[in-house]
Amino acid sequence: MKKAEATRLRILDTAARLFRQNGYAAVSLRGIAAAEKMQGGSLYYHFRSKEEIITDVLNIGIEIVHRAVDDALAALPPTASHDTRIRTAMEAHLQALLEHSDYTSANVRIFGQVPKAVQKANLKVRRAYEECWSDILAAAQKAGAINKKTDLHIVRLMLIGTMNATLEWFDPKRGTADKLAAQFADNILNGILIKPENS
Amino acid sequence: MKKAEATRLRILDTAARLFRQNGYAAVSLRGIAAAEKMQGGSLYYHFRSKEEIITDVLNIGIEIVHRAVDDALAALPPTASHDTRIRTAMEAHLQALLEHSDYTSANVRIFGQVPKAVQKANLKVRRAYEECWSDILAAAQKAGAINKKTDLHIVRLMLIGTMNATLEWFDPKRGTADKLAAQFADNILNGILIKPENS
DNA sequence: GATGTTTTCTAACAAACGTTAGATAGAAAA
DNA sequence: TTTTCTATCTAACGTTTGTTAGAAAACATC
Repeated sequence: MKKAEATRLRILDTAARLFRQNGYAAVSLRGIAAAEKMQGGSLYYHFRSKEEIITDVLNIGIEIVHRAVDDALAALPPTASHDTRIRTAMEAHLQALLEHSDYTSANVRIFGQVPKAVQKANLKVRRAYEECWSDILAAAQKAGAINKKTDLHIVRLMLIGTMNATLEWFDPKRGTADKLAAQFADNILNGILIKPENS
Repeated sequence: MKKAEATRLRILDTAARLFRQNGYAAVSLRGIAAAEKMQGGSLYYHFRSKEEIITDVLNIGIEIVHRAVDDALAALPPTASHDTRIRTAMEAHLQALLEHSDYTSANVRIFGQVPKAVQKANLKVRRAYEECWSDILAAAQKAGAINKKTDLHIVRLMLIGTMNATLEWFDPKRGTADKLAAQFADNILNGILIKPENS
């Protein structure tokens, strides 16, 4: 790896972390640079603007989680049940979000607050990831694991939203992301109410 | 209502809306004032600081949703099932969040990004609302509607997190908050998978 | 070591920020 | 109408921001 590439990546790593922690507007270029023992103006050698930095952070954030989910699903046997596939995808998503990626966390936390042009630039990779989930759920519904009348659009938004919301309260001292994923999957897939036996 | 009270409220309404839309740091006092056809310095007659404004917005945000849930539950007959109580509370929460309260939305969106002192000032009312939900769920579990082994702490966080996540994608053109609440309640309470009949 | 290229520093700019104190205008009371 | 009180404007302050262009330093090549 060339020096410039390594430096660029360091800057992005730091930016992702700071954006995730403090939001977009509250993080200055001087702040990012200072965390890397550099001056703010130096960042312009590597990036054209603050917007380019945040655009990259947002895109990488989705790509990381998308790849994690794809890889986890690819590692399953072709005979895996739909229940297992959904659980596996959830676990991969939560792992990326909670334990591996400031980038993904930053995306979740601040997408709604970045300039419109930046949001627009992120939509393509975002839609691809959403499609990945839609495929998972559609296959389950087609196979009969999910009720035919269930609106998968809502389910997908709910699933992803629920997982992303863990960002605001997940505490590594209270368990690991994969344990949380298992609890989540149980709750979401099976529901939290006991089924009445006489209904 | 005195003039000062009315003006103060107008400023808060606008601040809640702008914070909700753009995050904390990106909203300036001059921006809030301009939206009310005033100058930035004028806000200091009514509030001591930007932090006082955001503290008020956050607190009101929780109080609104808490009151909505309390009122909705109080209107139920005492014989209402736990399923109904949970559904009612969810509907009230989503109504407040999605249709009535920029304050609640602002809280959800930016709590994680405000200064630590501001977060700390919001914790009391926040905890009271969380307690409200814990009570709802504990009653359901005690009555046997929720499995005894289910970790209610996680369920509560998941429920509230899921509802709050709707902020990022709810679209009034695709349905009302109460319809969404019904779909949500079905999905969360009953799960999204069809139960295998021979398990 | 000299030269060329890459990378960072630096000073500066215009704009924006939260905040303050006094001036001014508007409203209420006498 | 005059006086008092309330509410907003205004100019200013020190600080911060994203950005630019040229200088300087670091690195690579011959």
